[in-house]
Amino acid sequence: MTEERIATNLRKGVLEYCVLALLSHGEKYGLELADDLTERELIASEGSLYPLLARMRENGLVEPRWDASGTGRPRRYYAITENGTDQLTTFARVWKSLGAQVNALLEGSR
Amino acid sequence: MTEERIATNLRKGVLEYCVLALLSHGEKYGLELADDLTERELIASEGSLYPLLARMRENGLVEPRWDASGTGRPRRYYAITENGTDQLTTFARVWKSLGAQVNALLEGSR
DNA sequence: TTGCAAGTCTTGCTATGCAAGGTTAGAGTT
DNA sequence: AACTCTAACCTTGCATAGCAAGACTTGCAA
Repeated sequence: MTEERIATNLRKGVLEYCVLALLSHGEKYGLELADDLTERELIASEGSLYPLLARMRENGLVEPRWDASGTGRPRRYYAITENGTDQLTTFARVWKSLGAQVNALLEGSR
Repeated sequence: MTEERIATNLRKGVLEYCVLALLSHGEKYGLELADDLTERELIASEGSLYPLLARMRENGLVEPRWDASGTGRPRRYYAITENGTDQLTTFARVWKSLGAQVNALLEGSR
């Protein structure tokens, strides 16, 4: 599938900030994030998400917390940090700028 | 620079199709493409472009041609192929879809 | 002939998405 | 108790692609 290959490459570097955007509305746990991102076709499997969450934790963008209060096995909830919020703002600016450049090219305004 | 890192990752998978879009308006040679893309902040150096052009040639997306008619050292002009045009169309569709998803997230419509 | 600039290309590195699968814990069934 | 099922978390190994740095080649001009 050439279309899948295109999408895979486009997702690189976007995923991290989609997670931040989701978390900016409130805590979520791993599988919950994975399901949400899968629905939006922003990831292909959890295999991308968990390593990403680990990196983001190391970089201080998110703060995890175990919660065993409910039924079933404990969940690890992630919250966005102040640092994460800043990065999200920066990303939004870069994304907007690059998106404009690409759209200009695609629309043929040479 | 965190902003540069963000941009670098966003460019992955976009650059190839920006080249196709540029070539869809007519032949260009390597440095000409590099200068154009640099102006649009779509690459950071030729180091990304030449390996990319080689891949695209192997995949039949572009067709190179040496031209020594002018002054200065010979240039290698690249033209888009029919295959390349098709891929550009596919990319435009995927880009539009993914862009919409990311924008929805950034604009907070949970 | 020396130097410079335009042009093409290579090497080594790093980051990151992904497929596949392993691990752990709770809950129901026999 | 033993078994199975499922949710949830995480790891391993790989392929891709941008990039910094610089090598190599060619023509031109002082």
